[in-house]
Amino acid sequence: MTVSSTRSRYSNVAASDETSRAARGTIFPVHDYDLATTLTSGQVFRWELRDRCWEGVIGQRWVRLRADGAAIIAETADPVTDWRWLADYLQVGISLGGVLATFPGDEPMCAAVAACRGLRLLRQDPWECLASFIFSSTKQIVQIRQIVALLCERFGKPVAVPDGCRPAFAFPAPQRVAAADESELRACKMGFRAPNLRAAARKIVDGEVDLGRLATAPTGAARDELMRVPGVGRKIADCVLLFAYGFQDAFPVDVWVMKALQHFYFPRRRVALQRLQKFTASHFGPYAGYAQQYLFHYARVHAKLKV
DNA sequence: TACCAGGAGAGCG
DNA sequence: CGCTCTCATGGT
Repeated sequence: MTVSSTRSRYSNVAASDETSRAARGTIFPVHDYDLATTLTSGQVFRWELRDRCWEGVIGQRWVRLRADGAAIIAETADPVTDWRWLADYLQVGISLGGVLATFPGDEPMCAAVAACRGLRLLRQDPWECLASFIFSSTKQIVQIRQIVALLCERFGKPVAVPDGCRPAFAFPAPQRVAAADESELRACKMGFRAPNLRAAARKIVDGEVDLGRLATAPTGAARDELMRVPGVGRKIADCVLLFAYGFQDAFPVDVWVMKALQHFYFPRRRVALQRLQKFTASHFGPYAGYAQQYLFHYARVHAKLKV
């Protein structure tokens, strides 16, 4: 399996395609899919666990997901005929075994895979992903979740939910964010990131940054484009490239990945960030970005590496 | 309480 | 260049 096919191919497992009848739910057969780990691994910030189900909003749709053995059971508020949007988001068509087989066989990666097997990369909306990671700088994941929730509540359009469920909101469009006051945004607890978010929204509304065009650009060009947004440096750009576009050679190096790389690959000598990035580009193979997510989650949750 | 958080960017020597 | 400081806010 090539990297490009992973980026462009849609899944073909949406069972209800065969009937093309509208339904409020579907079932995706999956192998090696740890839904809970995937939704809490710091790549997305909108999913909440309620009564053993994961509730969230994708685009303009409320969604409830439940892991059930070798399947993911999905439920929506409104009838759906074509489930490709959800299959694509969840990346259920990817063979995880094929991805893991490309990882280097060194001890840290083996330990990370053993600890986090079933962890997947999602395919998120670029604007929501970009905005979310603008909030991420020197914020803990729990705080990023809080900022995103407040922003959606206050600026996002309400979406339909089933009877008895709490209100849900879409992620606000860039037009809405661009029109907001900085003080309103700061009130969502994003602090000094507020002007950056608004500037990002304005660049997108003005067409100065075209998120749609990035999908087909080479990695380096797409990264440079994202880094023209204030508040977006190499790390955040790589997060968006990986989590929203599926550029598998994007390798975000945050504090946790930095700790993991230092601890596991360069013990007892400090290596500069730029040199570490050069190492990651050659060491982790064609799915380096995927390997990065395993390292990140392993370092943060399992290994609990110290500073 | 003190330290730190999925950083970025300006200012300095 | 490479280092340090600041930015805002809350968790642990």
